[in-house]
Amino acid sequence: MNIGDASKASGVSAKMIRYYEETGLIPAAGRTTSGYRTYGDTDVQILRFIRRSRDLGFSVEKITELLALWRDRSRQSADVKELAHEQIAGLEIRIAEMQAMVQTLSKLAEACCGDHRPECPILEDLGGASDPGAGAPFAAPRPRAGLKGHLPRA
Amino acid sequence: MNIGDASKASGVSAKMIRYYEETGLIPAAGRTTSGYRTYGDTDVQILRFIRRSRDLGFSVEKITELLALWRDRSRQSADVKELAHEQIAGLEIRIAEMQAMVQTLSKLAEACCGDHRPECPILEDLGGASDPGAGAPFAAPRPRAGLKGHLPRA
DNA sequence: CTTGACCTTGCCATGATGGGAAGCCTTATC
DNA sequence: GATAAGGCTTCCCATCATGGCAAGGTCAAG
Repeated sequence: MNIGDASKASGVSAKMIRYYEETGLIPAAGRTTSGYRTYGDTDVQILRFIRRSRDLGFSVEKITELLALWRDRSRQSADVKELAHEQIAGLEIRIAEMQAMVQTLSKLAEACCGDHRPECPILEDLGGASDPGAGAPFAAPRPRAGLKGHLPRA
Repeated sequence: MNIGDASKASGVSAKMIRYYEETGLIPAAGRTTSGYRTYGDTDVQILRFIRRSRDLGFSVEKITELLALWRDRSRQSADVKELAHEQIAGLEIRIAEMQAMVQTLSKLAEACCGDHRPECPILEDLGGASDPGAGAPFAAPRPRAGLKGHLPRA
């Protein structure tokens, strides 16, 4: 099976299959004499494992761990479960952060009459209304939230 | 005021201030004879606007629009409100996607006894349990979800 | 044998951010 | 005035996972 078929069978783009190989997530595929990568059913299964893990938001780095556990017949399911719980925790943090944004935005949007007039509480808030004194343009900066994690594309 | 002070006053790192200038989000700052960038209260106010917008998850591109509206005294508040609603909608989509991941992961984790034994429904699912027939390793790939948006770091 | 579909590698881009190096400037201290 | 410390400048690189494009080799069907 060539890379295109492995891609179709696994749902992982050919580009990403090569990337996973390059970064060591998957072992280097076999090659034909002309240099084409070849894949078997096992390879496709691994790719589907990766694909499904990405769909659940796992980073490639975490998938390395998941794959290692998958291959390890003497694994302890507790270790897998822990990875899952970590993943859930990370997702929930980001969900909470985004929900906070939604709430703030909703309140602001609610306060904005949204007509042809220029008055807008949204812009007023962004412009520093949270510092209404306005006499002190050098107020201390607000502390930054975290939320820098890159969520896998799906 | 030098860039370091503007950074402290706005909560935007010096690095990002230069980046925003380079990409045209903010106008080029004035310079001293020796080449140092100089900032005034207005500049800090703009930076704080940006900072707060980022905190609400707006992309730099969207902030360009927000800033334009902010500067435009003949704006219509409806336009601002629409941007806010778009932002809310985008956030809610990603929240829903992540919640779906959490739910799937929770169910799997719940089914995993999490002890010293290797049996693990989580790995079984990732390994393709969703395709139980297993006789057809070349099943059609699942459709991909979207969720590629990069959420600003906060 | 041609054509079209597929494969290869390599480079570039994304988005927002941090890190670091090399070198100049400013300020404070002695 | 000299020196040290710290701030500023630019430039390049890395992240993370992904897509795009281009130039060229390969394969299979007609």
